[in-house]
Amino acid sequence: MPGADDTAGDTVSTAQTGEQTEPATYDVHAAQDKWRSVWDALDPFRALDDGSKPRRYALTMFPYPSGDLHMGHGEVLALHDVLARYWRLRGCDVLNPIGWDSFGLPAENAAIRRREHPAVYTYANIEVQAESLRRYAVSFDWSRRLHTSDPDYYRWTQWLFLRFREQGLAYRKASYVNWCPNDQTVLANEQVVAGACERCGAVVTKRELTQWYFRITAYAQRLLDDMSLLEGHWPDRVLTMQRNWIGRSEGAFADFAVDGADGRRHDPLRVFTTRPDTLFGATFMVVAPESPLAADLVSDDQRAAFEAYLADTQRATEIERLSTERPKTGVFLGAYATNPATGGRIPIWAADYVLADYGTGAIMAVPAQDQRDWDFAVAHDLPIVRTVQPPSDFAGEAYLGDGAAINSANDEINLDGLDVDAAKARIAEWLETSGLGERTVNYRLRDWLLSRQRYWGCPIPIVHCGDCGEVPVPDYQLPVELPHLSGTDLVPQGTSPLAAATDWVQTRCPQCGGPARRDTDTMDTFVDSSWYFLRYCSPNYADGPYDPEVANRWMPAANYFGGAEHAVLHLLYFRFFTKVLHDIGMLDAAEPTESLVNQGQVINQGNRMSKSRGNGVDLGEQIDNFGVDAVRLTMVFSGPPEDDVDWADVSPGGSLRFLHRVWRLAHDVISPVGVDAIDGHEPLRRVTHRTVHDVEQLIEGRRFNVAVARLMELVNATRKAIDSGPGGADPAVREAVEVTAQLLSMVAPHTAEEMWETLGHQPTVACTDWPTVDPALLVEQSVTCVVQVQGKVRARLEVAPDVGDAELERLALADEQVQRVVDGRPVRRVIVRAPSLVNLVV
RNA sequence: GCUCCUGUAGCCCAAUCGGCAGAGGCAGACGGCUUAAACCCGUCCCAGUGUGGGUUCGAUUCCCACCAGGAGCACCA
Repeated sequence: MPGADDTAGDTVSTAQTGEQTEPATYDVHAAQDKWRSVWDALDPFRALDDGSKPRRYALTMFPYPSGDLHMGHGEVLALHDVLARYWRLRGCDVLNPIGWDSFGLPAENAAIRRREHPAVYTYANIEVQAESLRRYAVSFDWSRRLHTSDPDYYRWTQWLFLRFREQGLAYRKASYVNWCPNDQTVLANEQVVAGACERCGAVVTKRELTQWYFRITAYAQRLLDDMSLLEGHWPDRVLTMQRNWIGRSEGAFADFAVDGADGRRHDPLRVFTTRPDTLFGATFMVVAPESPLAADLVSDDQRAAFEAYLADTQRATEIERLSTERPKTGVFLGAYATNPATGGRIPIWAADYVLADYGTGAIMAVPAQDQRDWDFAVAHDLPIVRTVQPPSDFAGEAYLGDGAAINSANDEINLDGLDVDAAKARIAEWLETSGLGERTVNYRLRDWLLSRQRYWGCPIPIVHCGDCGEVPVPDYQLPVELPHLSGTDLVPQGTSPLAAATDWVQTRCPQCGGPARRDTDTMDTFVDSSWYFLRYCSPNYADGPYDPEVANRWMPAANYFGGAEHAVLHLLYFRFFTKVLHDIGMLDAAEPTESLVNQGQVINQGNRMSKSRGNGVDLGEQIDNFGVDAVRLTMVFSGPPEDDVDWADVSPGGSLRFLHRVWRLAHDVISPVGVDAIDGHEPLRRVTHRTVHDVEQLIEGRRFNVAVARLMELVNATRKAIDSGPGGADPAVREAVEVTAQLLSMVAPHTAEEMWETLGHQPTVACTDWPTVDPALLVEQSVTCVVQVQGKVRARLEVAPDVGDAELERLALADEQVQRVVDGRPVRRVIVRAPSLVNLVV
């Protein structure tokens, strides 16, 4: 492990100073054990929810139970706990819950390997992580602990699914879906990254399956609009990613009459376009090969060619299909449409550069104004007609810019000469009045595919009956519990392992009582994590997923800590759930969290930690070596929360030395408890009060690293006061050290408790009140004014903070050094920024 | 290819509104403490802010271009 060798000298000393009268060293590990049991006994972190204090909900993304906690957990938990503890010191009733996202594939795969039930691995890991979390001293309210794989929890996931279904927000449809051949299950669009499975990296293929979806598209506009509530409180990066993902685009539908060459009648072919102004330039049409439109339109003599092309398309991987370098392939369908603007007869092709599930699955191809269509036209020798005049020096192919419309007139409408925006408006109006189309808004966002063909997830509470069809399991029968399957029962077969549990699958139809089959898919685990923050509010509530009255007292969460990798996954889904629950009257909040912080990653030597690089750092080992407080301090102090921490660049050994230094301050205080600081050494008091004031501002701004630096300054000033100032008996020293213990408790809780006790107080420092700042001590008595000549500093003046501009100018001009530099030249201009600066221009 | 973010001391990072470039830490040097070493204490060293322009009395901060690193998007009609 890099870093351990050169810092071995800093490792924690064990208690070996028995014969000494005074403890010379601070035994970090003994302090950890001691305070853990005190906190367990006092239970100071339980949310009261009694209205005695203002409520604050501190939320952090709950862990998935894979092995023990790692360095990444160490970072996010340290940061998150600073806020939770800060709010507690500020007098808030803090809800700081913990739970586990405990359904999911890794446990299932482990169960297959180990020939056991996934619950064994899952709950064993949870215990390991719970123990580590307690050791790490995160100020969680353990009484609210939950696991999404508990029947008591997933009962309500099922209940919510049924409410969504009642609202028309959960439905089943057949479609071409993303299939991960490795995990043997379908995936939502959000879980496919660059054509590969977001979880395992396998190249995703397409399958036609009937699956359950959540109608998140119905909330596309709301998800966009409500970003105004998050602006400035959520990272721009996340909002940008969500905006891109939702992909709103404004345009129009246009209907093209289809000319049934083979004598069949066809409905008009409807297309979505963002450039209705280019309608006159539409020289052919393209439909997605997988779209039912293609199979419907194809003529008998082209059918064989089309089917061969469709088969080719489906062989191609997502990655190949997404490549823009790929030549534009396609096949003529033997059908023609009529361009509604020109009346021209244009051919209809099928080509895989058109997507079946975006827009209508068909486009009007305008090669002159769209490069993709241009490429296709060139490849297949189709006509190109410019309808926007490119600039005279335009050297490209398709012209996408603004310009005057040309070749765009018929008996009813004339766009020629209009710029793009004006032409769009004019033609949209014409389409609408002539019944050929309408203005519309289209989104890139697709519905959320939630079925999964795996075992260790929440069963979908639906029964399929031969007579009644899809029947919801009645609420009183929930939960639909998982059948007990383990080991080889779980080997993926392409269908859910639940299908093989015949006793479980066979059931009675809740409606007609006849024989029926249970739905054998489980839900995407992102469903489980879309509402866990609400269950925390009333974890034992038995009449619903949560008590709305209680949830409304806490929600929205004041802050959410978690990784940016969930920008268009969890963070989109849980906004969606929140909005649906809001709409059905179960929640007042429109957004789940007021603010969001994406912590950086913990890396090592410039790289992500990985087994293959051999640069892994183990959180447990770091804690063994340096102690919990030093590791937490290192995480918090390393830099801004959103920046990566390179473990090779930081110094847990240095953090531990700092903690020793702070700890000794408490032993050097020799004034009695309760002594009035008012008569104490004023310069130190000024530092103390300034520090409290600044730390408050800094924590509010999530600038934890700078807050720690301020605290270090206070510690340095206090040391100096003890050793070479007024000495340890001065009341100001006690004040400074008490404040230090309080502020330190946010980051290094054990050390802070040790100090608090040494200072003669009862535990726990975590529950004390934020120190009151005396504003008089913040006012500077004098400030240094810089006098510049030509922008260069030439003199410094000690002046009163409230000095006037005129007075300051007079003082500056009178300064001997300034006069020497000015050297009799006329002063052309004087800029005065009282009280800190005067600049003379000569 | 397009968009956004970030470049400050050997290293990690600070620097309200444009106003003295350094708060804090790491590493390093020297001194004190020590039988000695470590711990500890003290003192010191170290950059003109990626590069080039512009605006300004004054630029790390604002604007433009470029370089480097990171992130996001990339057949969505």
